[in-house]
Amino acid sequence: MVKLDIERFGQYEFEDGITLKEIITALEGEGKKIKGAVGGLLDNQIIDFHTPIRKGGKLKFLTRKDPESLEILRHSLAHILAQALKEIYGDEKVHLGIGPTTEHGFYYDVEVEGKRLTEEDLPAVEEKMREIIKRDCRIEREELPRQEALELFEKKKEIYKLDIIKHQIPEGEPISVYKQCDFIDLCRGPHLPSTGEAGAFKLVSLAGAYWRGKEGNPMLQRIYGVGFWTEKELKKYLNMLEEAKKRDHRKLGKELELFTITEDVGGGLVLWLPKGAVIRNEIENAWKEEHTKRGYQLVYTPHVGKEQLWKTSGHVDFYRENMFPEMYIEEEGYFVKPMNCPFHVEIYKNRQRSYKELPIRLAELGTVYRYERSGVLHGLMRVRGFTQDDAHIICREDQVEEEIKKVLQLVLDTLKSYGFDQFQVFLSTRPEKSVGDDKMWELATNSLKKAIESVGLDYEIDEGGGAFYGPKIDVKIKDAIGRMWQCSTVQFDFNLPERFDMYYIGEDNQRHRPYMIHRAIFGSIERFIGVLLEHYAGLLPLWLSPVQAKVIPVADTHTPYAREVAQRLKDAGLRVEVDERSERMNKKIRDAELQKIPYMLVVGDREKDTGTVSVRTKKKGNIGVFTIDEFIDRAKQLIETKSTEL
RNA sequence: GCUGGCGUAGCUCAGUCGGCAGAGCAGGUGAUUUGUAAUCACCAGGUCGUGGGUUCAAGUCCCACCGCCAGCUCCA
Repeated sequence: MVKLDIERFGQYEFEDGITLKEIITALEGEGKKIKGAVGGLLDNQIIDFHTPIRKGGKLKFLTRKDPESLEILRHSLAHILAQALKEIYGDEKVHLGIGPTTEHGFYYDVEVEGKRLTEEDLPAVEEKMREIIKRDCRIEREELPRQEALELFEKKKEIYKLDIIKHQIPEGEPISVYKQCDFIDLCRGPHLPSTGEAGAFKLVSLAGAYWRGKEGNPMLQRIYGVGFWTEKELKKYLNMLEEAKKRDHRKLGKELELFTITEDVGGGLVLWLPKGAVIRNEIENAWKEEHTKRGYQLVYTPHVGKEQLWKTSGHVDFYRENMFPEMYIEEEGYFVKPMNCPFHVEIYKNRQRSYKELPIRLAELGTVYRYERSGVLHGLMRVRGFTQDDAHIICREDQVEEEIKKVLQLVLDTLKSYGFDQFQVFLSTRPEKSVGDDKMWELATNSLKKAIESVGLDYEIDEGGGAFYGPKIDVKIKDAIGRMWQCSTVQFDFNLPERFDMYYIGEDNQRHRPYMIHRAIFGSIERFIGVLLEHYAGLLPLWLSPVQAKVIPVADTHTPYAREVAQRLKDAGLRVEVDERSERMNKKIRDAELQKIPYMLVVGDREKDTGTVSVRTKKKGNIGVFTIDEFIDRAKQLIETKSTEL
């Protein structure tokens, strides 16, 4: 018998090996209503209607509304894809590899004998898949004895499935196959009750993949698909992809001349062009100002340091594969820094510290270099040289809680000022292997928890997901098209204070080990600007816009007045350009629009005679005539408040 | 790093079966003097990613390398 604690229905006992489907029948027999279930969650594991339940636990029915149910849908879509291929190219010609789910869909690795699939083949496969869905094949699960399974797949010439059975499924473990119409596949599940319940999908791409991902093994073809319950959700996702393409920061960076990454300099190394540098400068200035206000002390540290320093910190032993290789000067080894922490520790240790001067908060926009494998580099998002908005807080035990709260408040205030107001917070706790004693971990983890609760945010706990040297909070932000980006991190470090023997002299005239907190708000300035560009689709808030206003003379004769206007605005601290080209006004407006310049100030005879400007904004079009001072006041006010309005 | 796709003018891209390297935009010059998203004409711009090979002939076919893009993997 298995004991189940069923959500909404209470405690039940069933025969060993009962399936979800039978449970539903039983419950409905008692007059209970279970609407729209497509699967279940047994102790957080997704199960389908077919799988025998052999151990008790907490059971919850999954409907299409539960995100976990997509797993079932997508798994079945992968099977439908496999079935379609078999029906098109012949049962014995198609050799199936594996067909798992992905974040938004699924894929199946296959080999079609005597045929190399191309993108052009995909529509026909999709068509066949739709037909199979329409056929509404009942999906059934069966468990086979090992020998029988081997014979079955031998007969079907499923060489890869045989490989899985022989090498991946231990003797004695049940071997399950799923059947739908004439199609039968080795699979662990979970699956839908029938193919007719499969939702909306699209095959999106084709790539090669070695069997088991190992070079030297035969190469299969991997067909990727995306899948959702409804046509609407699928469309939404595809639209999001379209939209994301349009706002791709790499494209915007090129079009707006913000930054460039060239082969000559090297992959993952960013050159900031003048306009991009303006954005970065504004962000850095605001950052410095805010940190100074909140009691941080700004420091600068070098880009390289001696080998011994990185040995003491542990980087040479634990982080070396991410570091640029060592270099030698006068027979002494040096490393380019992958992190700023050891330098900040040295700054702390510059002299003996008293308990009276804690907390010490050291902040730096420190550029670090890390070796990232070439395949992972991606515009500004993943680079080899980037600037951390780094700070280390060194404090006493009795200050920990207050400090963490302050950090989190600063994180939220800052992110909100850039227009982000939806967050996901993760608290990662102690992993198996770790340093530091229980008391420290408990105090640190609790203060992180309390801080999140004090700012009123929801959070998820990643049990055991902390670094070996301390627990942490990660904050992700949601952008305008719903994507989440990891930015901020607040991390305890019980390791470095020990390794560097950091201490302060307490009231008792004894040495004490301080707590050290490592934190960043943006994480990486480069990446954050990438996120900003995609969030705003290139139309940045006024205070960050490289060119805030373009003065557009209607004809050449108005150029002197346009220059005069520009000078007045420059004197007021605005970033202005005059379009002096001998082009038609319409062309100048178009170009300013394409450059995503927030304000276009059209000046002709009327404006010249009255000392005004005709204001056109990127968002709202022509908003009327302003005197120069009126315009300056408006712009300055919006800049001051970091407004996203124009 | 792995797999697939792609590298042609500053940018976006065309280039058929192997047969004289093209267009639009950007740039330069000149004309035009314009009222809220593209005025016209002319000019210049190329080691077709790099290196080999096949061929009478290679942007095109083959091999190797480099780079970019997508996915995977990785991300104490």
